[in-house]
Amino acid sequence: MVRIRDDDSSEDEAPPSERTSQPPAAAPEAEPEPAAAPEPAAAPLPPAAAAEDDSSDEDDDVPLSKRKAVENVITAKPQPAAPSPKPKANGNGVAPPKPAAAKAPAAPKAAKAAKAPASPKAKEKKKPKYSESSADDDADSDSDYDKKPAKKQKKAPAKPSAKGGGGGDDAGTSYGDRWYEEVDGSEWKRGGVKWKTLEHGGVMFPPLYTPHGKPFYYDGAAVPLTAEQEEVATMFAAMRETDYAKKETFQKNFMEAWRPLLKKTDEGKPVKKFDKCDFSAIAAHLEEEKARKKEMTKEQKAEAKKEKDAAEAHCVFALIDSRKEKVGNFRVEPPGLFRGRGEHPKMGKLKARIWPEDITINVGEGAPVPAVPDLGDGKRHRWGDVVHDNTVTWLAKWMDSINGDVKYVMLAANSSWKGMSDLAKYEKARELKKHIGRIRADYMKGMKNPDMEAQQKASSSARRRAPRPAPPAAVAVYLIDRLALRVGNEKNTDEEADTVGCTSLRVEHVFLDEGDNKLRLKFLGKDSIEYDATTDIIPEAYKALKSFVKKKKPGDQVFDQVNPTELNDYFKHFMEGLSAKVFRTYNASITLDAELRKTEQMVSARQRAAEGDVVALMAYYNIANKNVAELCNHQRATPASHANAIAKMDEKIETLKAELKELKKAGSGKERASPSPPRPPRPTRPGGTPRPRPVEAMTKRISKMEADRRNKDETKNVSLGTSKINYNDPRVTVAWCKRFEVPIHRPFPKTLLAKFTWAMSVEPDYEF
DNA sequence: CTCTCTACTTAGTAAATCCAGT
DNA sequence: ACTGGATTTACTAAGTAGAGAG
Repeated sequence: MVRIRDDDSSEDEAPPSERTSQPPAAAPEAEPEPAAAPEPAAAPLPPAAAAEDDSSDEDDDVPLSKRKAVENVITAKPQPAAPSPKPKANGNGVAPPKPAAAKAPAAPKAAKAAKAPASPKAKEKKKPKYSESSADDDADSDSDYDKKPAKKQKKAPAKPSAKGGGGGDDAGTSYGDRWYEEVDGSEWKRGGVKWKTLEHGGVMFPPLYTPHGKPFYYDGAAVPLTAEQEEVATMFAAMRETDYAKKETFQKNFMEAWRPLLKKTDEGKPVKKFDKCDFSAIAAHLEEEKARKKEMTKEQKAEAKKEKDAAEAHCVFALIDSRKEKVGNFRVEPPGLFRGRGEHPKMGKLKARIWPEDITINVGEGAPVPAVPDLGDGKRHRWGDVVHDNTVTWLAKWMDSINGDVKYVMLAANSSWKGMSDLAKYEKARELKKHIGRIRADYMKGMKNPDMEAQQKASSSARRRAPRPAPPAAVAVYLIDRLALRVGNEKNTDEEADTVGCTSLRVEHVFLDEGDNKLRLKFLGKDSIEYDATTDIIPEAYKALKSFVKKKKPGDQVFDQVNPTELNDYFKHFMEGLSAKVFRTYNASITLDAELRKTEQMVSARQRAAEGDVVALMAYYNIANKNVAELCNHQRATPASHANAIAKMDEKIETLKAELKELKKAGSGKERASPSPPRPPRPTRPGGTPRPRPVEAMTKRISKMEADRRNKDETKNVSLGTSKINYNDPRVTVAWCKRFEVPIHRPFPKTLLAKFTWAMSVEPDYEF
């Protein structure tokens, strides 16, 4: 059970997976509690013996280069020399690292100073609320990661210097500004001032189309195409083996987009029917191109990459209040056929090419406006607009031709802006811990509210205290809380795929006949990912739901009258800034925390001995991660190679087991002679028949193999990444790594490490 | 209020890269 | 050293939700 920090109530705070209501994620089949999971095959040796020789092994799999990176991320001092305070107007002044005296003020602080009268107070909470001990702990905790001595320093800390003109720093290691030591996230507000100075290199445009001249056939006859026509034909040819290309909607939309282009030059013989189109020659050409690319030598590839990097270098970084920050998506989206998810009515439409004239640049008032690149079409282009809006974080934007929605160019995930916002998100979610008891109590009462008919509205914000939701709103909140559903904003089904969330659930998505107090929901959620789970729910909710679906048609809304805005207004009564999505973050993170707190019980010594500490621990971490992913219904397509891979593993396991048997039989006596045999150099020999190895090594290998197999199968269609990136408070993971001496790069690959720099110095006993 | 606009987070998949087994 | 599968990153679609307009 999670210990409760500064909380009054002893309300049920258990994460969903620990409550009576069964974990929502998976299908009806009972989810194996982690407890049931990894049990190593019987280890014939005393664990201790096996454990002994393990550590070296484990160290080996820690690439030192990476470890170095980790260290950098954690300990990197703020670059003492900030870039020049006022770069001169040279269009790409962002690139070269410039020396300067000016100390960079953290953006949000500036923001606060600028607008918040509360700024003196803010100063006091310099240090993150939840980290009890002070600045020096930083160094301490860092050293946790160095316990395993960095023995062989393969590479000197050589920087991958001067990558392009970009200033020569690898992602995430040297922007220097430790904003997270100054702020606690609370100052990150929409509409607030985000920067004082902003300078950047604009955007990169995709290359113009180069015609290949390969024939297109219609009804058996070659139809010559202009470059413009060929471009679109080629887009389709490139996709013709995908599922999209086989869908009627896609074909129809594609033809509707393409035909008008064709008309311009068509004489009398219109290309009309999709079925008569033959793109095979073009497709063959694309294949060839791909093959040619593949055949390039290593040097050629490196050369090409170098050129590309050089061309983009000026866009890679932005200079914000004298901090150098990485830009995320500075490449303008190329034209193409729209790939909407699910049954999207617009799939196959032509997404138009974006020109400088379509783009609005946001840049500091005094800063140079980024140069409009030469697109190579012989025309002089200009930006559509240039603005200086310091209340937003986008550097450029344009309107997308498919849905008319705005696309933004923003900073990368490792930037301080994203980091602050991330920190604020998790602090908000932690704050919910303090209020969740009241909220749950309130919606429980709400469900029993007799004036069901009266109105389904949550409560008007005019009502100041004790908001009491009407039953429907109460049930909706219950589902958002316990099943981690999204709120479900309204959608336009003519223009978008038909997907729903909590408030937009329809009668046809709800099944109440699976048993008493069992709720089955089956619907398409975000990205048209199916949610299909049966959950034990409280009788009050069950009863209420029955009444909500009564006398309604399948297509009717279950929660008519309940809408996201009202729910969010209602949430505001309990906590500032509380909205429906916070519940997902809260539930995800608290689940991860709770699961990881069981590590000692769940990862047996035997297991650790057999598989190695880090391996066993990470296997458990992944199980915890998986539980969160299932809670949030994060899915992925089963990898095509899955069945194959499993079969292979089974085969391998069998082989190993047979070998083990042999080994035992053969070496029964002497094998054990020396208690700790000096580790022979890894017998990596070519050829098949493995030289006999110590029994314990073989056993270890088998258990690892089996653990891997189990893991792979259980996660074949669970996407772990999404929760790791967006829902799990990284400090939970970092603290766990510190407690169990797991290298942080095991759960967090390079980019996540960079993204979560702000979380690295957390105390080992951090609690979500 | 309701509806639309805006900005930002969250999401799965395609492409690129890595890496382990031959 | 190669290669194919696994892992990681890039890409961009699809959500949420606050703010502003009507």
